[in-house]
Amino acid sequence: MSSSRTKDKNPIPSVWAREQRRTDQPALSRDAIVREAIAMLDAEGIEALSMRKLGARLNAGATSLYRHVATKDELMELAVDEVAAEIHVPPADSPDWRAAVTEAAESFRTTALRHPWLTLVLGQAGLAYLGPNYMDFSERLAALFTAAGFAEPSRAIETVFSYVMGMSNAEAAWLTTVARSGETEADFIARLMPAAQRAAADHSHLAIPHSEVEEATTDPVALRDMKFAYGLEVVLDGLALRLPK
Amino acid sequence: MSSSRTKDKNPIPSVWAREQRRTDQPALSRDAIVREAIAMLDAEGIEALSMRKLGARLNAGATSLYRHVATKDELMELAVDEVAAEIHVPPADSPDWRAAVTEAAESFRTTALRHPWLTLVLGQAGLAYLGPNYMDFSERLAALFTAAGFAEPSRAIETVFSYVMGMSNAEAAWLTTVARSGETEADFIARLMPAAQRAAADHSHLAIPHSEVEEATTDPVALRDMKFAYGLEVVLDGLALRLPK
DNA sequence: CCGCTCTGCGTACAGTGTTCGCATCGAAGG
DNA sequence: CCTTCGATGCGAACACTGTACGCAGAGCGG
Repeated sequence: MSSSRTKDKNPIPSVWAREQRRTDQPALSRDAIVREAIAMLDAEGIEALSMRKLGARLNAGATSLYRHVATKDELMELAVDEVAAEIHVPPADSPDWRAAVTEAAESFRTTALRHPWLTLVLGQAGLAYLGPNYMDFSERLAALFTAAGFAEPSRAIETVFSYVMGMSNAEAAWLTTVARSGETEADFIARLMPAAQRAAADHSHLAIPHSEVEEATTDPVALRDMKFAYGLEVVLDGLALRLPK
Repeated sequence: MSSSRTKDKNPIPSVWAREQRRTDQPALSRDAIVREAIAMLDAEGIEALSMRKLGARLNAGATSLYRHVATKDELMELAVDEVAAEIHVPPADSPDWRAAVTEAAESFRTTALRHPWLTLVLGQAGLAYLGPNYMDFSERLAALFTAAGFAEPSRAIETVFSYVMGMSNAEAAWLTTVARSGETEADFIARLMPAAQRAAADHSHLAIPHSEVEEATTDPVALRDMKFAYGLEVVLDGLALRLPK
């Protein structure tokens, strides 16, 4: 690729031989770093991101990044908050609260699957220090659930989004292993099916119904969508019982 | 500390100076390695576990471990499966299915909080290759839900345990950051409360009710227990609606 | 023109997972 | 009893990682 600004090993160091600062290449900045980090995380996975590789992608040295970001962990927190902006929560005055919550839940799932490292970082960070976008997200959810009439909106939110996070986390992990295999999801499933059947043979209650096998190998995406929707409906039904009527 | 078998730097290497193999110290074995790894993970957290430190704990060199374990990832999978044996699932013929499922869910949560790295590894591994204990756990759950009368037990299980995993994951992350602070959970909360209040000032719907502040600073464990139980009841209510009566 | 702050980066350090080849062992076979 | 052999432990080494430090230059206010 193109060389960094001054890395050419010129035998005679000279002012004249020095490269000009390439201003067309945008300057190193916190935002640019975070954006590129997200791109790398999405493309190559969480354990492929290193400060050196990230620096190289930005035509910069690894240690230059530390002028804009205190530590790699901080960079991850910034990436999480940046991505949190993608989650869409309908306004609080939506006529149908169930539809609105469903929309928010599906939006969360979509972003979590688009950035499969999201739930991992959220699990590690401990959510002690939350960024502005994440706070906005929480605030909108609180408004939505309050408007829906819940006496203790935080309880309801925790319930729904524990389910959503648990499901998204499992799906993201699954999609990551599928991606690592280099196969289509359907092919991957088809290849693993014999082993799964053999394993299930010793555990009578784990038999997989034929209909599910069929759908898993033809349209696995639709199957996952449906599973997620099913569980979400269950949770919302349980919550609806607690709504004062 | 005590020296490893042959590490004494004897200037004159001699057969006679060689230490005897200490047979009272149990030999290096796969099980011993996994056990010690779990102890380390529990005590010092997931990022504190390195092959070298683990070897040192076992009075062995780091590379000796590779005779019994192919890779660090495999070691983690073994640790996960070992820990999965601690989860208790009531027998399928339990009279009250809700009580039985509640017991299983609470048992999962307890082990996930006893080993706060569990959910992290589960999220990374992708659950492609499951160990025997984890299979047993799944099998028992399937039996329980089938006996309860669910037409599609796997759907119901996925719903409940997505919630349980999401909640446990968040709690484990929280407890990890609390532990890192070196304070009591109550002290930690009390110290962070002003900042939280200030942050909530800009987000009107995020206000924390006084009763909750009070309980969080006096008995945070009970508060977490109750939150978990609340969400679980919600999910079970939603599932009960789908049970043929 | 001086000085000062800001930014980039080369070097270096401590630590990581893992490979390789050598030393040593207990047991099996002649 | 001596020899051979497979299993086991391990020191050295390799390719990485995150990050601290100090120097070099750029741009700017005085």
